[in-house]
Amino acid sequence: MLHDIDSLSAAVNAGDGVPVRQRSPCATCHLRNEHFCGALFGNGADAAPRGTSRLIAARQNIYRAGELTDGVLVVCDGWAVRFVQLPDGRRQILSLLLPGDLVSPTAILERRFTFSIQALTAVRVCAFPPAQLRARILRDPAAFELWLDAIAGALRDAERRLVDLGQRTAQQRIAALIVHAMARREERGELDDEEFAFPLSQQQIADFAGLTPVHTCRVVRSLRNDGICDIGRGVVKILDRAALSRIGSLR
Amino acid sequence: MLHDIDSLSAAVNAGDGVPVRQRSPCATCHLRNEHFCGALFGNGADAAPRGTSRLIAARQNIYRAGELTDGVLVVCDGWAVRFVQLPDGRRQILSLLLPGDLVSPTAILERRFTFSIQALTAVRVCAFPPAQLRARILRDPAAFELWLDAIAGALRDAERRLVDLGQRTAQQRIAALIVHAMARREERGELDDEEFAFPLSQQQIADFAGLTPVHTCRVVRSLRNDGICDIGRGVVKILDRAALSRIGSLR
DNA sequence: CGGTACATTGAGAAATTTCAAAGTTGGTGG
DNA sequence: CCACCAACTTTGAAATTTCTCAATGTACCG
Repeated sequence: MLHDIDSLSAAVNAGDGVPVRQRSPCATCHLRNEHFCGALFGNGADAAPRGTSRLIAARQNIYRAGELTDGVLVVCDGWAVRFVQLPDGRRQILSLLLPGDLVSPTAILERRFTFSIQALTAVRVCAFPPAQLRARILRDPAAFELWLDAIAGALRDAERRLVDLGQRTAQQRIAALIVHAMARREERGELDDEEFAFPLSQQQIADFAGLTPVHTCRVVRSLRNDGICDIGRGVVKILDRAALSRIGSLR
Repeated sequence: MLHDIDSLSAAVNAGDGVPVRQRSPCATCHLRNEHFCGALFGNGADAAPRGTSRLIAARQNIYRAGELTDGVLVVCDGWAVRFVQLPDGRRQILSLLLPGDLVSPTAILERRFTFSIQALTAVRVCAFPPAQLRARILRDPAAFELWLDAIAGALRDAERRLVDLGQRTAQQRIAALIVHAMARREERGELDDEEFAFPLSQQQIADFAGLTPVHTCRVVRSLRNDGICDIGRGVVKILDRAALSRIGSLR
């Protein structure tokens, strides 16, 4: 995955910061048989919705709160975050978006959101026309089921996070973030290594966990000093998997 | 609404703590023309799902995490909370449930949840068979739309709460709870009084806002001393509406 | 009348934030 | 290859918020 991101970076840089648009590259997409891209959008079905893909450089906004979306977005490659920006400039990250993630399952209902989306690495996203998707969901019970699952999953996830923020300490919340990234990584069958890419800055970890970057720094250091995990330089090394999941796993 | 709850209490007490079951009282339900109960379940449609209603006394559990639900639940009368219980006994309240609220729009998918539900006052809930609802949603695009709206609303709400817990102070979160209760009250067209029923104990306010009951007590007192609002004895008096909504309103 | 749950208070400890400054890192252009 | 810049990380010290523990006060119910 790391080299995927690297080659994406090159592509984006060649485009010189301007989003590069491309007509439905789904035919060759490595995700086409997984997640939504396989089950919902494609695989030779007669009227499979067709998407338009965009490349976004790291740190660029993929979507700004309040604007009109260009469709139902799926992250094809790279990492992004979905966040709310408060009037005083602070941010709360609502969720991490990894390859294969549907950005918002409510996008077939609304085309404006109160959250924004920012690329952490170079990112490729694919946009599908809401109307087509909606039609497909109404026509095809399997697609309907899949969509319900997606929404239910998003809701479960948001409520898990809510408990996390309401009841758990800074250390537990940061550990939970690492555990979550680890779990996502495993479920996509990537090499279960002791070290993997984790492109969040401390500021971003802070925004995720509802903390100050300074305090985040201290907690990250304590996790390192206690031999639990070493977060930094775009990667995380798992030092004590048992201790980490004891601290971080929700419930 | 207060006297509604009082008469409900009497009914529940007559039943002596044992949940009282009743076959589909929707025909005479005062909610039948509003919310889900009107648009989704009823109003003379040929195959409108039929519910079974239950009465629950204050402080009793309506549903316990992990058990099988007896259907898709709607709160008909009274106040309840949906909460997660942690292994160490602490609780996080996920949402307030008021009359007309669908308990969980994902209930047509799953029959077990990780949250529990407790009655704050005497409560009447109505349970509808998931399969019938699901069929209706697939058959009737208006019902489908309505259901999507419900889920999207739940998701928006959860994410608003997430930002609240992640970014705001104890005072702001408690004020937000009052503002929310006030808004719900207004949207159901109840008398826009300076004082209204608010049957949460300080412990429950604490569980909602992710705080300690002791700290909650101090914040509640400060809100009273600062002439903003007076929470207690099952009611809240709004003392300075402008200040309250300045402190409490999200974003 | 007693009991149970709920609310309040005080004092001290712990967690987290704030402010401010200094150290690191990686990328860019000369 | 070096210098520089910008973003990110680390550190210290003090303030603030929130929690913990423990005791006391209060209201309602049977």
